Amino acid sequence: MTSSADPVRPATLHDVARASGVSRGTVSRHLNGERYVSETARVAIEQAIIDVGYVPNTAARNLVRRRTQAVAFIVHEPHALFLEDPNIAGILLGTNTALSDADYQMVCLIVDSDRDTQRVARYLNSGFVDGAIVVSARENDPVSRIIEKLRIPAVFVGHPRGVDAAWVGIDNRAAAASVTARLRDTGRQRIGMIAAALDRDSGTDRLAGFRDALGGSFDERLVESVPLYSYSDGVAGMRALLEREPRLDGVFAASDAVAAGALSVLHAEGRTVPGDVGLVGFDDSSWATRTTPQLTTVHQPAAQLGAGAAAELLHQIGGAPASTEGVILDCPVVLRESA
Amino acid sequence: MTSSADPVRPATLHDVARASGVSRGTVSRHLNGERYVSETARVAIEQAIIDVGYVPNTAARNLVRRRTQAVAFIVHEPHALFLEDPNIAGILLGTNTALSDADYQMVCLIVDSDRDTQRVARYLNSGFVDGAIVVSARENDPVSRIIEKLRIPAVFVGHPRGVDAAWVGIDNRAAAASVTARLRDTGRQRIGMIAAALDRDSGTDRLAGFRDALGGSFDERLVESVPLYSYSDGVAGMRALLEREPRLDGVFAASDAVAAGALSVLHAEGRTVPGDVGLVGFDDSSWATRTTPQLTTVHQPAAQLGAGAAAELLHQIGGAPASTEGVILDCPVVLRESA
DNA sequence: AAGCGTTGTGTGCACGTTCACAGAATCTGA
DNA sequence: TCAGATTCTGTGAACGTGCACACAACGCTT
Repeated sequence: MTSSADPVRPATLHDVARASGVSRGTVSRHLNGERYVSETARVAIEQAIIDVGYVPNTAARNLVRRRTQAVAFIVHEPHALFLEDPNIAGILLGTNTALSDADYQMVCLIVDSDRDTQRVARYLNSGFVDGAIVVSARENDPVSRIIEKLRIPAVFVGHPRGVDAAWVGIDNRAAAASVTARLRDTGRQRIGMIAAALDRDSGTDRLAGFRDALGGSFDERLVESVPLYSYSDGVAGMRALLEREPRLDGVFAASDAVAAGALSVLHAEGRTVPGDVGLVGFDDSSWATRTTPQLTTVHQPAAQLGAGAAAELLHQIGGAPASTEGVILDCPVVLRESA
Repeated sequence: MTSSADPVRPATLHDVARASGVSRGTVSRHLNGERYVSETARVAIEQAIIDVGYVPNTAARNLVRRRTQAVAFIVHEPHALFLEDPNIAGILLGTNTALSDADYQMVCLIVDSDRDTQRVARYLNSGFVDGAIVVSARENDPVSRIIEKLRIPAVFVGHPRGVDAAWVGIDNRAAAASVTARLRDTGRQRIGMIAAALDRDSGTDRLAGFRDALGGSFDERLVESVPLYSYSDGVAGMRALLEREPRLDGVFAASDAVAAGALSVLHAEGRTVPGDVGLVGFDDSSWATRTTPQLTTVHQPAAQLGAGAAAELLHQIGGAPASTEGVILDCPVVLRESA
């Protein structure tokens, strides 16, 4: 029963006050859940709000509160990879859920060019958001530097070296070592790796873990590096690796997508998995259960990473100091068929 | 060279005016690119902006302008599917790119429960956004009704029946008929369909197109309906279909993910594709080129859908009336190996 | 009956911007 | 030299909310 109020001008606090016979201040107190509002006033206000169809004006509230209840979700990733990487979607989802529960909005910013970087910088200190969650930053990332300079509340997913900020991540190095150990422990002799994304901490850490696990028997020739965590780069990497060392009997792919690409090459070359070659991946994304055989991999808790980052960010926004120690989540090895 | 201004209070228009020796109004005019600002004033202002480190306050601007330069991107989808559906990611990306170019922000709202619906309703008329893009609405969707009631600028991706609003989509029916025709034209005799998402216009339209293509030889028994456009539903659907009609020699899967699931069942049952069974999908997502054999499918221009919706929405925000005719984009059949 | 705490209420100001308006300065043509 | 157009500038009002403050009403103790 929306009343016949002026349809062009939305109802304000004033209108509610008039309709309920109390003052602006009292209505405002009621809305913000403060004490000191009488029972009679309360019911009158609630009815008036319905009658005039009142909705608080976010801009006005933001202006006086210096808070927007919104958070930027910044993805620094080529557009194409954003589509392919199930981790990012999982992180986004976890963040969104956690923010929704706290009644916060999420503003998505995808950064893929210098122009985008400028935009991000502008929006970060225009007061449009209270803080930022940054996914897949690189070392020496311009976005990271902007955030450091602005001293805006921020949490990184992953731990870019040289950035002094709060972060939530996994121990890529230890996990990579664990999953590589699976290959070694099942008797593989010539174990190679398709490393990817070495411009990111996750990429270099996974390579380091691989090296850790093999120790003395590590052979640099058996590492092939590709740019992205993608299926097609997995294909290319596997081809290069096989050419260099045909007697390969174990492969650690830096991601499940890479592993899936590698698997298709192995099959095409007539090698059986896990018979001739043991193959392990990383992420435990939907790739892992779609391949035949299914992939032994590292489970990465994408949604929890997103949720954890959101929680930490809300702490910071609430006034807590940014703890630069970082939160590390578990990522156990999942044994399936491929190794 | 950020000056030693009070670090706790951001610089305002006032500070710029003082530093440059002109008035607020002149600075404001300069910022908004209006005429009537002298050259001397211009350079003084520009220098002052740098000196005091001025950034416009979005909330204050929004308040007086009654515009936020932000748009809601509403996805009505279970969280799990958001992860799996590459179309949504593509649409999101297209929208984001188009909005960025127009200097608009994108606020993501994922709707998965009644509570979420409430939130969406609140944010849509709190003035937090100037308009909305709605993806994958159902018939009789509460979100759709909210938007209709609020009369906020909005564009739907896809064309939910009974919703009278602007939309951008594809002709699911015609495309489904085309791709089904491929099965028929290559000599398949017993063609079944794994239909999915019949609570959505895209789902029912694809089924209708399938029926169109088969005409008199359409057999209701050969249609198996599953809830989601997902891999696992494809598995279930294919199993059911094979049980009911083992002599099947052609299958139209309502999406590539469904087709991939179906393919795995066919392989497990010892059927060759396209030898024993012809298989076609829908979407031309990354699934289509990851399977062996690669899928013959319908190319769906996800990014263009998102970009088109954004463009139409910006028109509406600019004052143009919402054209309820709808924009239909091309989606050609892509021939690969599976049929 | 006076003093005091608690609860409830109204008012004015501030937040930082845009916009309308009035007025100053400059330029044009007779 | 004066009228009128043109360019430029400053000022005061909004926009709709939260918050600090003053103050009214009431119960309780002394």
